[in-house]
Amino acid sequence: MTQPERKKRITIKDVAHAAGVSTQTVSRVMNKFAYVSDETRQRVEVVVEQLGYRPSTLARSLIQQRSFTIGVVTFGLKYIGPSRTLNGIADMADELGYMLLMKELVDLDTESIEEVIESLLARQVDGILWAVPEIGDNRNWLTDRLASIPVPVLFLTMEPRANVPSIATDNYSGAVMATQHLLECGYKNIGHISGPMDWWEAKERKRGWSDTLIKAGLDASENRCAEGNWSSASGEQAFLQLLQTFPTLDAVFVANDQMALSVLREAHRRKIKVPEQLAVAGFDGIPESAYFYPSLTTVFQNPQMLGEQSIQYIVEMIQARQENRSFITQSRFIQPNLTVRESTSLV
Amino acid sequence: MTQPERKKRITIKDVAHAAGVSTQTVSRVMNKFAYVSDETRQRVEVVVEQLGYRPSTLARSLIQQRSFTIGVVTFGLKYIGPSRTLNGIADMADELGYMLLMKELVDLDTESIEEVIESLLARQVDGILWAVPEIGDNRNWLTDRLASIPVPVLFLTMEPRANVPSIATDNYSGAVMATQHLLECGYKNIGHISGPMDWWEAKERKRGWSDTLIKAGLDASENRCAEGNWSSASGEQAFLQLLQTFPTLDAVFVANDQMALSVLREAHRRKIKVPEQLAVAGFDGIPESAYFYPSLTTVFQNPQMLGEQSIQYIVEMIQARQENRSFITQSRFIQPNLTVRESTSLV
DNA sequence: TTCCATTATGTTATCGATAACATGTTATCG
DNA sequence: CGATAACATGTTATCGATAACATAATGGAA
Repeated sequence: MTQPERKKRITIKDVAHAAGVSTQTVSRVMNKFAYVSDETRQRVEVVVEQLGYRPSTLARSLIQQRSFTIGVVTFGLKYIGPSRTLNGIADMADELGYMLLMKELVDLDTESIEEVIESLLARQVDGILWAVPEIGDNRNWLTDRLASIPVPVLFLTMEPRANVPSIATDNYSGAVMATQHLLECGYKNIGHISGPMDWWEAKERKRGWSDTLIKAGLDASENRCAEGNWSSASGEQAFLQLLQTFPTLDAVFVANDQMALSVLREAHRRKIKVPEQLAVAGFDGIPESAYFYPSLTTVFQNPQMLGEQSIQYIVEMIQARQENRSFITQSRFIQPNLTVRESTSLV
Repeated sequence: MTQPERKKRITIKDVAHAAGVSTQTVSRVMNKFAYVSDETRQRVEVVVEQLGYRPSTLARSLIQQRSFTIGVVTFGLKYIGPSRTLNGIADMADELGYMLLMKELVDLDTESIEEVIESLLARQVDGILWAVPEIGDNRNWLTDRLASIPVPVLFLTMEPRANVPSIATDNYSGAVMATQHLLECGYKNIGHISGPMDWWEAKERKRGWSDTLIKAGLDASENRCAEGNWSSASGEQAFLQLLQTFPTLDAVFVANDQMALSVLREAHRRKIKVPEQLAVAGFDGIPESAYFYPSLTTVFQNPQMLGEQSIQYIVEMIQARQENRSFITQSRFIQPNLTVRESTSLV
């Protein structure tokens, strides 16, 4: 049983009193300000140590109008990609001396978005990382609202827009790599299983596939593509559909590894040999993909790095604003790379 | 290019001035205090709306000594389990009106732990959720330090200790279920691939396996177990080792699904039929496990729910302390359940 | 009619720190 | 040796809100 005993917080006044100096002097010692005599400094430091004094970041944030806190708005944390990005975000934030105030979006409607933004601003965050995938028109609010947010906002995984800072994996170029690779392996009838088509990332991956085929003089018509929703279950459905609409299929570029997993399984069941009769390439490069049977060729993206770079980027923005410098708004891209494994090449 | 234009924050003073009342009255309106005349209330509300005033949670936290913020300390976010737990944490926190201040532990040494705790306390969190798996002696600090932390601390995934609130999945009983199931299917030579043995969860799962076998009068000696580190790669290694030390193996309980994945693959390669010649059961119940080939029997734990309940628990603790009630410290457990699929039963 | 509870609002203190300014003491230099 | 810069420290104002207390008007109950 825990007794509800309460110790009062040790404040700067307690220290000042115990050391026989003013609070300002204690503050100077804590912030390593130069003009403090060695003698005083030591005396104060001893008291700080004895009392176990730790300054209240909260109070400091209030007076300095700066919290060294970044608001992170996430969506779909239950998926592994976003959560690994968050990992990168957390690590880099730590390294640069920032804390993270987290909000997971439950709905994507404008009201909840407004509420989330307000609650972050009310807590004086120095910047906001919008780590929510772009789906449908869920970026419309941005046009009206962005200018009136008094701190920098950085968008992850968004279609580049003028005057809006963003950072994303280059999904298009990843898809091109994968499709190109299938072509180089000699496959000609290359289908695609896409993600949900209202997701920007899904569109980009599909565009990479179709552009590459068209450029090679091949067909990329709609019957050669089926839509999933990222889940393995939907991947299975989409694959079955594709086998119907595109029977001569000899290779398939699947928009994520989870869906590719069920393509591999269904191929097994139907005794379709991978890669001899059907090559399969995925996207994401989840660690398990190396242990699929057969191991999966996939476009490896580095969500961890995406997270790290996004913190670096927003901290640059915060510092620029702090120092009243102007700042060039960019859309940054991170290049993925292709990992070739058994599912597309005969070892 | 973004112009470094800065709008001044609208404060309670601005509202008070514009509405011709005192700040106290504005505060009363914002907090729905009763003794305000309808006329005044409306006047203030109009001004609030016009100016777009939002109270500073920061300032409020300072005076009220209460931030409605919970510190969450995580470790291993890059793994899917912890990140889904975080998802549950985030959702429930939102529902109960709390924000999350996040810190990912990089090292597990005492210094970094101390630093993390201090930085959370300096930001006036109302409670701390220690979502770090128990590994080796990384809970030793707790004995000395816990009592001196002025806010409630709840530990996730920890061996129950007297007077320390904790919440965890019941790994032991999950392991018992899986092993029991294998026994019921008629397998007699049941091996185990464990997680890293300094993890509490790994120990519990192994204990569930060995206890069940011993109770059934079967052998659970060391040569029937191999140790992995949760990764698919290590699972493969462990499986190869097990095939050597325990050649008569006809079933294996694997401590997580990722490792089970590579067991399935290696079995394919060696033309060992699953489940006819070798039954495989996993642990975790990741969504993909339903799409392994064959689909994997696994112990389903609900990390999302773990997260939700942990927030509920700590909020109870916070409220108890707030109201100066005493509170019964418990170790809570969440029961997992077995999902039977193809890898252990002939459909 | 007087008194006190209820309602309505304002004033001052406070949370824990730093900013801005003020003042006194030492060095330093021409 | 006096002016001036550098050092050392203290005092007061401030960040944006609420707590605690004070004051005044209203409206029944005694």
